Amino acid sequence: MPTQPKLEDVARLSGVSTATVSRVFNAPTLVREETRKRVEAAVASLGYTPHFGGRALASNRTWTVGAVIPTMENAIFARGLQAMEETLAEAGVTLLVSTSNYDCDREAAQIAALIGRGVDGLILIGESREDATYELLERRGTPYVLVWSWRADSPRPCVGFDNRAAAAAIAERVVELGHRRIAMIAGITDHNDRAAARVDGARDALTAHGLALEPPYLVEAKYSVDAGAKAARALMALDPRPTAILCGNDVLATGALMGVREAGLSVPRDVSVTGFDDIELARVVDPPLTTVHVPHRRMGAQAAEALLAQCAGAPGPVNIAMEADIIERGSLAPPPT
Amino acid sequence: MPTQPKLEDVARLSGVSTATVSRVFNAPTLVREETRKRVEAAVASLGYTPHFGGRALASNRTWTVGAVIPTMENAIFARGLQAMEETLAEAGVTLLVSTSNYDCDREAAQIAALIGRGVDGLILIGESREDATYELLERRGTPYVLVWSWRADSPRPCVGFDNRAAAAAIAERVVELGHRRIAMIAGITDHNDRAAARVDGARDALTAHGLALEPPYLVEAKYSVDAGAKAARALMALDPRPTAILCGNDVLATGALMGVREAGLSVPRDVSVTGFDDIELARVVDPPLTTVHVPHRRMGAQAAEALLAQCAGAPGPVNIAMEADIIERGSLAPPPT
DNA sequence: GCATGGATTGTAAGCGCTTTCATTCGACAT
DNA sequence: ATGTCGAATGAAAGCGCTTACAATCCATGC
Repeated sequence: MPTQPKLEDVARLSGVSTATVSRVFNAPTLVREETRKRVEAAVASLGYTPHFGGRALASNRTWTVGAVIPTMENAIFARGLQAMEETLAEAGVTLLVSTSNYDCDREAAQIAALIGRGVDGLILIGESREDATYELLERRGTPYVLVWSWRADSPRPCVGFDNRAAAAAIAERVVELGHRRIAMIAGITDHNDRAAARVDGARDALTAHGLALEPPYLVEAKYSVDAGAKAARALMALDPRPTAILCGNDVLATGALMGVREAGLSVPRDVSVTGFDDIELARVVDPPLTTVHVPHRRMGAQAAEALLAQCAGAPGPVNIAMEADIIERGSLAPPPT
Repeated sequence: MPTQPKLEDVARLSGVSTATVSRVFNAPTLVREETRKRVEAAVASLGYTPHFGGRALASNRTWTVGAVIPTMENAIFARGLQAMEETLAEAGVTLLVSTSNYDCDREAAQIAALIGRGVDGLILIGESREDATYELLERRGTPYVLVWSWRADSPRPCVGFDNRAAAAAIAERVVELGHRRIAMIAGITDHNDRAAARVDGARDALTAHGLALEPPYLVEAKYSVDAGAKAARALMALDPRPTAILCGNDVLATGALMGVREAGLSVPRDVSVTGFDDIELARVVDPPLTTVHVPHRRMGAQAAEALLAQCAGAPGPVNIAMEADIIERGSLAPPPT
């Protein structure tokens, strides 16, 4: 097995020093064109690729950023991650992916592991996590960006949207159509600021109209179609029955659609259902979901760009808000008369 | 900013040499228990973590494996990737993710980049790619595993299932129900052995019954609901109209469902539709899809394990077949009489 | 003709960790 | 006591690359 060529081999073949070869890679403008050409030819003929470890050791950079997301099986994260990966790849940076499965301790462990691997920066989902974790980040001076959550006054770098306001907006729309008995199937809010903000937002809107949002009309369900269906069946058994169900995300809303149907009722004639996220599923189910469109891809790309800027030492805080608009489709209509 | 402690600091604090500290991490059995305890205490009190680059340089291992998939936005890859990540994480290995967007050249570039980063192993999707790429892999001695594709006589390590046989099985089932005019909306087969094998399998089954599968009854469509719908509309305009549409995957099948409906026809009364993959979507659309269940998670986990074994120097070829069974749901029925 | 200064290039000192080889330490047999 | 041998440890040589600093080259200006 022919051993890999090293920088030194390239240097010898092209008749320059290792320093020059290194510069061809890292600061080409410092090298005279003719010399550069010669080095590049040697690189090509040897099939040389820089050794990652040596590079990382000497430069103390890894050209790697880490992302810790709850799970890739959730389409919104998959999509965002995809956009991040593309953006980072353009800058020659690769993505190290870890998943926490919505478990705080596991997230903390993953973050520590990624830092240990010397990632140049970190992308994290949402802002609710232990202070100790943030301290670790600060102590090591590792740049990071929080995605999906956003608050105007967030003390941390974030790229996201106002979950609370968006949830309030869609709830407002439901009230506007004349609904008065409104239920909500929320995602699990524990340790999940996005899910919690969506509940708060919905409650904001209802309260403003003198309506309440409390159990049993407010239930939490795990992120799955079946959990959504089960929750909807329970809501349909309530007396009085709600005429609209706000859902914390499109997956739950899809389940709600099925649950309502199983209860022998029709959407939107008897009961309206709304989603959140606008994943592909929302367009495809019957009736298609009225939901909140979240620009997952753009958000991921922006977050990656912001992180890259931070790594490059860009000054100033990052606080980028994306908008999230309501998409009206067939699952929302006025209540039955 | 306090600089990170290094091996030497730990050594000094615990009164041993750097070699011993290193051994505590890499070969603890060589160190006397008492010494080990002392070193571990020093590590803890200093909050030491090994420097990744130094380690990679000296040991020539990175504890990292790479995966190049077409896109994370395809649920089947997201799911498989998730399983891989979990399996690798258990072994202390992290996953470097790249996407090719179904582009061969880009895939080759990503593979080269990952190898350059010194990944210990590589997970690749399918088997159709340039010989040069395989040569690169062999030359560098980088272990790899191909996933999603499988052939009994594959000369390369693979973990997958027999796409051709599975496609033949579901087509056979369609014929068995009495269909004679059978169309197929396939995925793009160029550079995609899975999509091509599914077409071949379907044709195998039809041919065995004296039926043909050719344009315009055989069309290819990009991986999207809309493309599936468009293809289905075109199929519905054909004379004679097919009574069944085999689809290369569930996303296309979902589109087909919409396309058929838009043509004013009903599934499965007028036209039957079958999918492939059994992603969540398949259960959720109306009618739910009869499809081929592929164990994406198990497959991903198996692939990761196989790769880990290869990296650890396990001998012998890898050739693991998963089964893929037909799941009967409402979208397939006998043809109209 | 010679000092000046920017543009290029070379020299060599690490970056933090692993690992080979040699050394030291003990326990045990002689 | 002395010699032997395995276990435990230390010394030091890199691993491949970056980069501060020094050296060299060459066009300019006086």
